[in-house]
Amino acid sequence: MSAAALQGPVARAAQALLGQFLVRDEVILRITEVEAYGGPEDSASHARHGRTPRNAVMWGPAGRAYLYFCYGMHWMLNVVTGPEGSAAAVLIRGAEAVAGLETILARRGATRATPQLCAGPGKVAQALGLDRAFNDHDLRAEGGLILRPGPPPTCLLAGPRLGIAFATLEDQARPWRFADADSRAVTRRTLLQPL
DNA sequence: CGCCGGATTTAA
DNA sequence: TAAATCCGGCGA
Repeated sequence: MSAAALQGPVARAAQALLGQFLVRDEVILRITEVEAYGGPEDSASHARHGRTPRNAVMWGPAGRAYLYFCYGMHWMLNVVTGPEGSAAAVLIRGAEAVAGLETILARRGATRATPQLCAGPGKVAQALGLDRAFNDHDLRAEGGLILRPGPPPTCLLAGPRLGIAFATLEDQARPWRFADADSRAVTRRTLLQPL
């Protein structure tokens, strides 16, 4: 089910990633918030200017990690989806700590676990200790970083994607941000509505 | 909880 | 020059 969903339309693939697990060594995160990004036709996507050295991984097969550096200090984790060549990807925007809390706290520079500990795309990558070395990493292979299926959320929230003021109004309005309605590890909840 | 400014590197 | 952000500080 989850393997097939990664191949379908990116908005559907994004929803299917909610509730799945990101595993790296002893650290396990449960995905709670995501955003779908399409190919060149999506003016909010990194693929909008065609293939570049940075976004090359987006044109590859589904199930690989696309990592990019943002705002001069944060790494962002995406899961490449869709048919190969469609250049679609899903940004992992939020997660809950399931295991490896000590390691997560150390990487995040935090002393206590709060619901917001891994709520935010920069926080997710930091909690997993990811950087450019994981770009193009196969998330379905054992070792390194692994994506594992998990129970889907009972109820979903949806709303416009964040931080894309440069996109067309139509693409800004597209409700391609999704979250687990029962999780507190979600940013800007007030901008989301039941799906 | 929301708004604001500063941090800091890279891509196009 | 702006960017798919985070954090701390401040006010409501």
